[in-house]
Amino acid sequence: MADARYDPQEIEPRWQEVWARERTWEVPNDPTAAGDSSYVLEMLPYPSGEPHIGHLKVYSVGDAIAHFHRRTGRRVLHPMGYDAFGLPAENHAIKTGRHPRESTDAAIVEFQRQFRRWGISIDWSREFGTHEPRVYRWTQWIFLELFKRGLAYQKEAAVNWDPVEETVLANEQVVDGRGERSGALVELRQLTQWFFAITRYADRLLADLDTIHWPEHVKTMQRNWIGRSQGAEVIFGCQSLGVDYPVFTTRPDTLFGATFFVMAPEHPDVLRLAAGTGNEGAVRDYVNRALAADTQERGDVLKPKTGVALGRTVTNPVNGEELPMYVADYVLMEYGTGAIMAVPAHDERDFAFAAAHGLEIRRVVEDPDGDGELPYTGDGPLTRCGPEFDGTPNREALPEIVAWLEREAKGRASVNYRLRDWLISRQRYWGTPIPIIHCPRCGAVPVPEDDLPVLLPDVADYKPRGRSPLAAAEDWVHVACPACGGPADRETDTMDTFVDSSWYFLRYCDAANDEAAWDQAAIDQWMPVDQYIGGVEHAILHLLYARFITKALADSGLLPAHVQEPFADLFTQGMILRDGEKMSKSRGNVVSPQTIVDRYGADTARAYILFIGPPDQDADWSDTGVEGVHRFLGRLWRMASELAAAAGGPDEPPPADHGGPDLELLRKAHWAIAKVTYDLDGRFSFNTAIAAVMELLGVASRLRDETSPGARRFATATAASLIFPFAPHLGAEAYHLLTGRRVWEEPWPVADPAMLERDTFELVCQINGKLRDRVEAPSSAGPDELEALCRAAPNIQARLDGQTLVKAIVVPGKLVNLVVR
RNA sequence: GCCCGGGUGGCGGAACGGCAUACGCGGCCGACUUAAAAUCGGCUGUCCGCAAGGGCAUGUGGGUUCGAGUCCCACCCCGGGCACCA
Repeated sequence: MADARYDPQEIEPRWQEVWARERTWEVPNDPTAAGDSSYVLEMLPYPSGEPHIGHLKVYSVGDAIAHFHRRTGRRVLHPMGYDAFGLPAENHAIKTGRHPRESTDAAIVEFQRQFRRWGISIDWSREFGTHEPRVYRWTQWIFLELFKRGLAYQKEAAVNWDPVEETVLANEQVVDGRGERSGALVELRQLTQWFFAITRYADRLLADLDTIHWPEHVKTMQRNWIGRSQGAEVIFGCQSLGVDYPVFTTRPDTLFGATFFVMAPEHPDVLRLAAGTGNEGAVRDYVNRALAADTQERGDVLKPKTGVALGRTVTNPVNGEELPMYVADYVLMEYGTGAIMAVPAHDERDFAFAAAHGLEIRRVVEDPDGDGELPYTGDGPLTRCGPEFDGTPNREALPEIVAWLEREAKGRASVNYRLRDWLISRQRYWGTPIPIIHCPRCGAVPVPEDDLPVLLPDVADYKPRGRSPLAAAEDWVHVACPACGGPADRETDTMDTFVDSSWYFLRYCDAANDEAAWDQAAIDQWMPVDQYIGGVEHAILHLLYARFITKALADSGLLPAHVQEPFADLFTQGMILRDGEKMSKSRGNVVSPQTIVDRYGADTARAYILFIGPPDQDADWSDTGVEGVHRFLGRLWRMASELAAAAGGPDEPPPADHGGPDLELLRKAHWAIAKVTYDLDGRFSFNTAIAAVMELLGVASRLRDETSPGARRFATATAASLIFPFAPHLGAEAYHLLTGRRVWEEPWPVADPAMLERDTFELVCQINGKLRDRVEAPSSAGPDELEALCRAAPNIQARLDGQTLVKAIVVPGKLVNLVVR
């Protein structure tokens, strides 16, 4: 055995085979089962090519948690599936002509193979891909449920068109005016599209953030995205045309400071207002230029404030003043009413516009301790607002002004959101067909539930040409209207793939159900997800949509009432970098999990990725760092196999003589148990947990020749048991070698408090807060005794000569600090 | 501009207001070996000193405290998010 080597390529398949044969990680739905249940879920992978290092990280984190939950007595649901619809497979199909189903299914096979090879403890009985008809049937069913309640609706609107992907995109998928995937500048197009009415849930999506345990920065991003603003809608009448224009403002307290009025170039009334005023030509030119500019250029905050006068006025309802009207591109049609009252003294944008166009700037809020500089956006007493309000602090006056507007029917309290309804139609092939039939007589008619799924037809040409490729499948498109039986056409758009991933976690609870999307009892047993794990890049898109769909389904009575949120706890992992940069093929710095697993085994790959640093932070991959973890696992294996081969069977009792090195080693083992348990219990501190097991093994190795085999056996088996969540094959192997038992069937070890206490400790002796000496002190010693021990310490004594002791700070069990002068 | 993170050895990182630098990497020295690999052991913040020992170090500057990487104030740098949202 002396030359035996740690051979993960032999060990790992052996245990994987046991887990597969015995279906170890399958967990049936059993409402009568004793004990707590736990639903541990990592964000489902998009199957393309093969898994990358980020997948290895997310499943290493999730699996460690799943194992820890199991061994601390919980029944754990830990399933796997694939977000199988989407653009990359389809773009690949356009290039090669190969059906997206083929490349997707091939990728899924590769993902399955690698996940098994990594030894992730997955309940494979619940596996599915969102592209399977048995699954997307229910995606369509959910669409129809939303349609019934008016939450799925069609409307014509200015939408984001990605000219490269040739499809519309949701607001959330446009970043800095560019398509999230393609990077192409998006264009605004006026189109009729399907939307989900997520804005109706804006308030609850905001409020319920307080009920979930998510990282604060993710909650903040969602709050910002929803962008709730409280204020008032105020009506400004244009008397010359006899039209009222409401505006939204968060500062009705500044109404008396309004000196002009601005409309967005897209506002439908702009040309009508300018007509016949002499400004018509200038307005027309301005509007045309504004509409032609791309969204990025238009959105530049630093761009000078441009605009032209409309040649008309509106009346300020609070004081009857006539305010000149302008059109300017800093006002957005899509927020509020597309028109604003401008208060240049107290708004930076209005100030910039007024300065550029020579307009009046009228201060109405005083700056209590300022230098009188404008614009001033802070609070203070009102001025120039008439006797009723002058001198009143603006925040107090605000509700009074709103109340006055309501009494006069010139306005009302109002709330606005940044959030827009979720545009879910895509003019693309590889997605869930929208189950609607358009009938010239009956309008948009839902496909009857019994006719679901609406199967995705095969087409010859996947390329979108400004319309969905499905439109070419004419046999499929032309159907009889379910309502009147007359000739009708199917909806040819497919759904955004984020719809699929907004409910997949519900399906895992009852994945084999062919009668319904799920049985409520199954949902009741598992939901909400106790621990969700994934990348922070989904902080808005997926995580907001999933919350919305969950709430919408709960409101329809399709989920138990207590399921208001999908993910009770969220952990966002950082990225794995190489040389400080993202891994990418173009940079040529990609580390493939396959290569690492081939060379070192899955346990090394998994343990290293958790050891590299705090998992919520980005971490730089290091080739030599992997070697270090591999060496450590090899040491653990070697110690276990040497002890197993040596005299003394697995049932040898723990050493009776708890003294000397044996005691030291046993104490270290219990310390490690306490440390790893603390680190895993909701803290995700995997790096320090693994370091603790390394320390335990280091002590066992250092005391190799002085300790009894029983003590070493206990220490090594403990190390195996503690490392199991991070390196399951080796943990199982080493534990089995030493005890003949299966570590995953063992309860998580519990530290013996008596073993964590010591008779003596090292007393830190300080003078004026500086460490000067250390002495051994009895744990039972009182403050006086500790102070005396400290003063007697050699390095302390020498320094006390000629000094006056002012006072002594004694922290029992830790230190004594002598304050001297 | 606003809102979050984060700045600690040569590197990744550790540290309930109480021994800064755990653990790992790298480096140096040694053991084993004919040799190498593998493995094992020791040293490794920095400066002064033969040594004992001491000075200085957690982005910068202040403060609170017996004691600050940790708390407070101001600032600098890096990363991320939001950004003409009225």
